[in-house]
Formats: sequence, structure tokens, C-alpha cells
Amino acid sequence: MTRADLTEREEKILTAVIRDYVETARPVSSSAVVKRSGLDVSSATVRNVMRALEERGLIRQPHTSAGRIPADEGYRYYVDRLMGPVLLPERDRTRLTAELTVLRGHDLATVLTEVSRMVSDVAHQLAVGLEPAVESSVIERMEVVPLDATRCLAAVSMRSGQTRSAVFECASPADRQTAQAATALLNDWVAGLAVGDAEKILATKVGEKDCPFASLLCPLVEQWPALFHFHDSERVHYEGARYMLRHPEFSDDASILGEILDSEEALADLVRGPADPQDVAVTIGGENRRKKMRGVSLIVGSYRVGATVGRIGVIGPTRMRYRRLVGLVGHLSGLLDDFFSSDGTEERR
Amino acid sequence: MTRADLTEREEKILTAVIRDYVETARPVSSSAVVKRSGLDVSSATVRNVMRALEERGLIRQPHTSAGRIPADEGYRYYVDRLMGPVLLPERDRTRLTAELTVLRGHDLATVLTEVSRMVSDVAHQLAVGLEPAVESSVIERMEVVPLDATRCLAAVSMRSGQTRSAVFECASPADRQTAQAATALLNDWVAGLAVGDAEKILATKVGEKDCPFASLLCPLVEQWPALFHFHDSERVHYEGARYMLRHPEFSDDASILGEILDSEEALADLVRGPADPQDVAVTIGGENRRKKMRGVSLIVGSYRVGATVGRIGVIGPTRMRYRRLVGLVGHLSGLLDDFFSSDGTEERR
DNA sequence: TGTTAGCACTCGTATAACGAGAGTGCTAAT
DNA sequence: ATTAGCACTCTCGTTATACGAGTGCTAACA
Repeated sequence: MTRADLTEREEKILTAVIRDYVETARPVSSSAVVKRSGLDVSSATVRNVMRALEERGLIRQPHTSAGRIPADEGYRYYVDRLMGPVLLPERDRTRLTAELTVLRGHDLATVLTEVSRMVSDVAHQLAVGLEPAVESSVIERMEVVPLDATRCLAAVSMRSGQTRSAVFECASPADRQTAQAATALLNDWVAGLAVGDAEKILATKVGEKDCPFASLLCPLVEQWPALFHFHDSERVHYEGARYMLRHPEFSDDASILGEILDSEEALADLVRGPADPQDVAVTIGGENRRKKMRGVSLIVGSYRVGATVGRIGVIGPTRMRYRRLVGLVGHLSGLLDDFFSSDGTEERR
Repeated sequence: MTRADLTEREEKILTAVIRDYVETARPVSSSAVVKRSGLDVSSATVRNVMRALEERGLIRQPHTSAGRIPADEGYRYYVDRLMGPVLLPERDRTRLTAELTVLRGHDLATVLTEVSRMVSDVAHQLAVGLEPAVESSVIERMEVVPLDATRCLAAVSMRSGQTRSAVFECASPADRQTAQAATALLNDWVAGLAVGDAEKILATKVGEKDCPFASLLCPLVEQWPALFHFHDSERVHYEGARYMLRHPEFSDDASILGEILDSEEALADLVRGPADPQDVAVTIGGENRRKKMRGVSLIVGSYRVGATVGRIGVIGPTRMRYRRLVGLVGHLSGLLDDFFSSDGTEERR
């Protein structure tokens, strides 16, 4: 159970076990390791080493006298130290950039859905895309327009390029003049603020006695969260459920898929948590907080849209191609960063 | 194979077979039918009748000397003629209305997600909610506001209560004055039109040589579909995948679930097709166009939002509680109709 | 001390045989 | 037309068996 480094030979054998198991999904025998690792040793030697690896908790035996399969800790060691430079075939690279350019000009939800689809297709795994939390998006401009005696249209554009719009009720009628004046005032107050902050500011402003345009602004503030879908708007896009079901580890008991798909919050929580701003975060099996999620691994990357971040990720059995998928997610993170920062500025590459 | 009516006794036996099979998921024996149907006949008699029903294709034997299970045609006969008045327990009724009132004032996507959740919880099935096609929604008002030198915010509100907004690029700068005039003109043109029609009208108008505000309106029209997510905006909300996996018919081979979840279009097509404006449409197993969907049944209802219709539905194995689920979907259709027609007019019940 | 060949042992999987039980289909009696 | 009785069929669970893959161990070797 020491944390010390493995010898080079141990590392090679661990790698071989992982690579082979990822391919075949069956316990890996010592002789298979000999073949794959290229090591010039006998299977007996490999067995000795494997025993050592097992004692360290890196691999395990499903039952006595079976081959070895990687343990969560083994995957962890592999991901952290053995995996080597992440790798994404040129083929996939070009495909991704190509498909992404087509998406220029489309709204964020569409882009994210399509990107999730791309990811799941390339990864052959369940892919998930998380929209940036609009809560911390910075408001560029708001607009309030009267529709009829009791209803107004409100629209917000964020620096991130996201927009929100909704119709809200206001008891007393407002004419266009008033609405324009109110809009101007509103923008003075909230333009340049994050959505979350703006809500607080507005609540105070509107609460004051001499607040102008109160009859218009009060209802707006009251209905703020519902109207703009602000709070729970970290929408999740799934794609590629079919891949999940194809993995032998889930083909008999697919209940995990149900758990994942049905609990947006659970997943959002997971996806939000670990990822570092820049890097790709890998969560392996038992490392997940949710008990239900033990047995699956997550690879999550983030992309910036203005001041906020969204996430893209891949979910699959712990037996997954970490190197390739980390490469994929990382690469796509970068692409999306560019995509959203060059924003509408057309093709600046 | 005659289409003639069944005798009363035959109907009772068919009903018993279906009811029992729906509960137990196991082939129904003649003696079980005797118990359940309340008929005062021997099991031998029931066997004779069952043979007749089998020859008509209403029920079938999984293998020789097993009980009978309903065939698709049997379910069909049951749904069309035997099911009797649809039934939804008072408990569920009140629950639905209660949960629905809480959703007042929330935007359509949120409402639909929550409704799907409610449906799946009550039905214990995979539920699906389809947003109304915005294509045929009637535009109430559009608004164009300049943001900076090259970008404008556009917002549309539909009579249905739906709204769309987006940022678009326009080469030459526009001041607020111009934008207001353009907005006025725009509303003259498209207010009161369906979104789909408005697109065509605008395209012609903008194509004309002396079109005013061309520098502003041209880009708007060009980016119309992408901007407003108009064409492919029949968003699908799924809920309750876990229920699907619990059914014994899918627990071993869950690949169907993958197919359903991954092919939004396939499903949207299905859901769009059959439902009559007012009624609840039931599609049973092999009646589905898509081969992949044989083995599952659909119950679909519609709700009106202004001039457009959306759908809610339930997907499950053919072995489902048709009476209850038709009741549920029908009831909810009505509730949603009211919900959206009383629109923002607060509590008019 | 590390490595390896050889071999006995373990354990899962596949296959067949078997019995029990459920349910039908048929026949003959009512 | 209905039904009691009975033989027949088919599934399912259990047990026995053989097979094979793979290990762990021991002893020999560099």
C-alpha cells in the first residue's frame, strides 16, 4: 500500500493489463501480458509482479485463479503517470473542426447539442454537455417593451452571447415612452453586472420607496428567476445513450443509465465539481461522490463563454480509453474556447 | 381472421388475459382467467375460447403448452372497444392540478420538463414532452435593438407565450432611432403572421430593391432560422428512463431505450404523426412505423398553446396499463390546454 | 536474489441429464 | 355446448460432469 513509485517493469505490466482489459473486457492473464508488453520475461515472472500490483490495490482478481483486471487505483495511476501524451488521431481532429465551423452563428443550445453528438460519436460513449451557468454571465443590455395593457416583453443579452427573453405580467399599463425610460434606467443599474448580482441590486432598488417605474419594474424583478430561467438554467444535453448500453458491463444491468439520465441535478453537480478551469478532470469509478456512479468514469473538460464556463464530458464504464478520451475532451475544450471567443467575429482563426 | 365482433364471453376472457398479463408479465393460464374473469365456466371452456382468440390473432402462445399472452391486435381490440371509460384516480388528479398551479408563470420549456417528470412519476413509464412547433406560432411582436457598432439584439414574442431572442451581426452600424423605425416597419409586416410565413414574406420584402433599412433587416432575415431556432425547435423532453429499464421486457435487452433516446427526430416524427387534435392516440407495438419501436407502445396527447400544438406522451412496453395511461394523458392534455389558454391571465379556472 | 519451468489445484463455464410443475390439447361423457 | 380426466409438451431449476484457462507454489537455475 506504499505510495512509492512502481518500477519500470511494474509500470509496463500495469499498462499492459489496462490496455488489454480495455480492449477485451475480460480478465488479463499473465501470458497475455507477456505478449502485449513486449517484455522479455516469462509468464511466471509476470505473475509475481502482478501479485505485487494486486497487493498495492492497483489490480485485482475477480476470483481466485482468474486473470487480473484493473482496480480504480490502477486506472488512476495510469491516468496520472503512465498514459503519456494524450492522443487524438488527425482524422478526428479535422472532423471536429470541420463540423464545428458549420455551427457558426447558431445559438448556444444548438451548438452544445451538436457538440455532444459529435463527442459521443467519436468517443463511442455517452456524452454530456452542460450550458454555462447564466448566473455569472455579465449582462450587456436589457430591453423592456410593452405588448398590451398588462403584458411586457423583456429581453436580455449577455456578454457571453447568450440571450434570454420572456413575457411578464404587469398590473398597470405601460406606454412605449415609459418603457423606454424604464429600460434606460434598468440598463444603468444592471449593465455590466453578473446576472446573479443584478438580481440582488434590483431587488434593493425596487424595494426603495421612491423607486421610479415601480409598477413596471416590480413585477419584472418578482418574476426574474422564473422568467429568465436563471437559476436552474444549467441545461444538460445528453447524447449517445446507445453506446452506454453496448458496453458489456451495463448490458445486463443498465439501471445506472437510468440513474444518470433521470437525475440532472446529480449529474450537474458532478460535472460542475471537479473540473479545473483549464484542465481535463478524470473521475474514476469509486472516486465519484454518488454511490450510484461507482462503476462509471467521467472525463470532463470546460470551455469559456465570455466570463462563464460550461462543461463537456464523457461518461462510460471505468474500462474506457482514457488516453484517447482525455485527448478528445481536451481538444474540444480548446476548440470551443476559440469558437466562443471569436464569437460572432466571423472567421478569425 | 374475421373482423366480426367477439361474443361477450370472448371479450371478457380477452380482457382477463390482458389485465392479468399486464399485472404479472407472465403467460396467463386458463385457470387464471377463470378466477379473474368471474365467469362461471370451467378452465376447459376457457381453453376452447382462447384457442378461438388465438386463431383471430388476438392472443398468442409463447410456446406450446404455455399460457397465453396478448398480441398487438388483442391490445388494439381492448383499447378500442373493451377498455371502457378511461380512469384516473382522484389522487392523481388532484396531484396533477396542484403541481401544475405551481408552474404558473414559468416558461414553456420549464413547464414541459416538469410536466414530463410528473407524467413519468404517475405513469411509471418513460414520458416525453414535445414543445409546440414554433414554425406555426403567430408572431405578436418583434423588437430589434442595437447593442454596439455591429451587433443587434432581436426578440420575438409569440401569441402562444413563447419567446425567442438572439444576437445577430449587421455590417453597418445602426442607431437607436433607425432601429426603432425598422422595428415598427418589421411589425407592420410580420405581426399576426405565423413564423414560417413571416420568413417567406420577409425574404421577398428584403429582396426588393428599395427595401428600407436593408442593412439592418437583410442580416436579420439571413440568420433567421439559426437565430431563432425556428426550424428544429420542436424540442423533446424525456423523463423517467429508469422506469423503462425496470420493465422485465427491457431489463435484458435495453437497446431499445438507447434507440429512443438518441433519435430525437425518429421520436418527434412518431409523436407528431398520429395524434388527433383533440384525442389521445395509442400506437401499439407493431403498429409503429419504425421497426425499432416494435415492442413498445406509445400514448400521445396534445395540448394547444395559442395556435400551435405540442404533445405529451408515454412510452413503454406493449404490456402497459392502457386505460390508466390514456386517462392520464387525456386528463393532462386538458389541464395543459387550460393552463396555456388562461395563459398569464392568472387564475381563471 | 531474481527468474523460470513444471505441475497441481482452483474455479468458472458449458453441456447434458433429470425431475418437477405448469398448462395445454384431446377425448369421451354429460 | 360444456366439462372432467388424462396424456403430452415444454420450460425451468438443479445436479453432475468435463473442460480449460489461469494461477500459486516449489524447486531448479543464473
